[in-house]
Amino acid sequence: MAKPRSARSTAADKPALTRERVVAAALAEIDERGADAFNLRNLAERLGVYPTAVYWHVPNKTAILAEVVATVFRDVAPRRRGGEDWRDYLRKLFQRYRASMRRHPNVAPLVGAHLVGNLRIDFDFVEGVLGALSEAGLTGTRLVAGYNAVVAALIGFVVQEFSPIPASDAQEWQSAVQQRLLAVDPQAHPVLAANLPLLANRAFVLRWQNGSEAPLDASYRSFVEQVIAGLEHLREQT
Amino acid sequence: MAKPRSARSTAADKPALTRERVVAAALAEIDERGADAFNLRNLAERLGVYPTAVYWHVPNKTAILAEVVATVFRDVAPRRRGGEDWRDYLRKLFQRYRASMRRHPNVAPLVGAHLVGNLRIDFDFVEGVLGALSEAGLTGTRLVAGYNAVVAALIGFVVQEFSPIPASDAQEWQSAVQQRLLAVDPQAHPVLAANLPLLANRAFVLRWQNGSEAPLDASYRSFVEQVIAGLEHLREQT
DNA sequence: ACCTGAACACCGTTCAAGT
DNA sequence: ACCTGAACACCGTTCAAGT
Repeated sequence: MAKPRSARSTAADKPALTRERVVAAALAEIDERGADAFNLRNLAERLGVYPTAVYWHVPNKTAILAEVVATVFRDVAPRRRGGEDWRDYLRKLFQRYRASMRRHPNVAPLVGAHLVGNLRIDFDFVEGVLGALSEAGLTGTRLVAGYNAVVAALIGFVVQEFSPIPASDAQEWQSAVQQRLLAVDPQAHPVLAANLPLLANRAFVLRWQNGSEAPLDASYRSFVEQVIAGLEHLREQT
Repeated sequence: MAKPRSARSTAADKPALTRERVVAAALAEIDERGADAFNLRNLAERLGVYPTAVYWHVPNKTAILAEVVATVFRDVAPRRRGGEDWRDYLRKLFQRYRASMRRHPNVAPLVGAHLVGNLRIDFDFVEGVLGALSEAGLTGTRLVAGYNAVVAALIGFVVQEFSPIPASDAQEWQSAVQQRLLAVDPQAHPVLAANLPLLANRAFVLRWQNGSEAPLDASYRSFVEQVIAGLEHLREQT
């Protein structure tokens, strides 16, 4: 019987350890335990292997995390379809980005924390955004400004929305936030006080659950339209 | 001679350890070494004290980091001045937020990473934003949507801009990014290729320095105006 | 009340040894 | 080439002891 070249594994064995399996297992660990609790010993246990075996396939922990983020956002950028309106393209991109994050909310803090690993020089992503903005008529420094605004907006909202609550004293913290909200002084903070029921758990800083439990769907839809309106403004500038 | 109540310290002593001194020293450590490298032993050394002494004043490391972030953004929210246009208020807020982050760029990953600690239920901040949007004519769900958009935009851009490059292989990574940019295929990524000089090191994902070394001033100014235009759009909706 | 000092559990990583 | 196994340095935190 011919064996696959690089596999010593028999049918009964687990598949050989590969970089891809390491990253997949790391993502599973993070999904289950959160990014803070992620460590190499648990990862190795999941893979049925000694902790140090991982180092044959990957240089260090940071590299694993970078790969995990890259995996989650692989193929977020839709193909540019000929004749598609740039607004529709951006709407699609924003929805897909959020959908990806939603599937793996525990990855959010990793995205927020570092410059790299965010969208690791994914030229297809970059070209997708630039192509849309270019079709919108932006050139030169306005193209750059539009691009930076789109990336900041794309990442900023969703990272905030899905970043996890502090796992330790979750219970305690939830009621602490609620307590504070009920104690708002209408004299000092009138608009807040007047809109409390609308804002409670539906607005940044004023919520006690993250996007997995209390998604900000309506706000996000509005946000995307605001971003587009902002770009329209940019392109109508003299 | 009457001594201050809680101080056993004589003139020659260091001032007694307090929660405030712990937090101030922690911020100094983070400014110098970065958030990743921050640890309690270095912190204690800076304070001239045993590592475990810190635990008398603060429950754990996470609490210290939360206080550090709160300190950096203390008083970001300007006072609402009577008769001030809501647009000017928001412009001021955005500028002040970025200025605060710029003074302590190493704090950026801490802000990005967690839901809490961001703006720890600072009602003055919340009321400032809500007041401005309310003056812009937003009410109900549109007020909520506008508020969430402002917070996401405010934090999103600046965290991205100032989040640090991976400290380990900085040198190597810089030239790796530059290499990749020079190898852009104009066939596959035409808009990127055509605008490379404008984008290189001046746009997210396409830069090799962070905001401390290569600030995105022009893009940020444009971004703020785009956010305001987005809010105008929101308020003119039916 | 506040700090010292020892100690513990945990974790990322290195390296020699096996097959 | 790929994994085992021992080992090390580092770090957050607990707790008993001092003053």
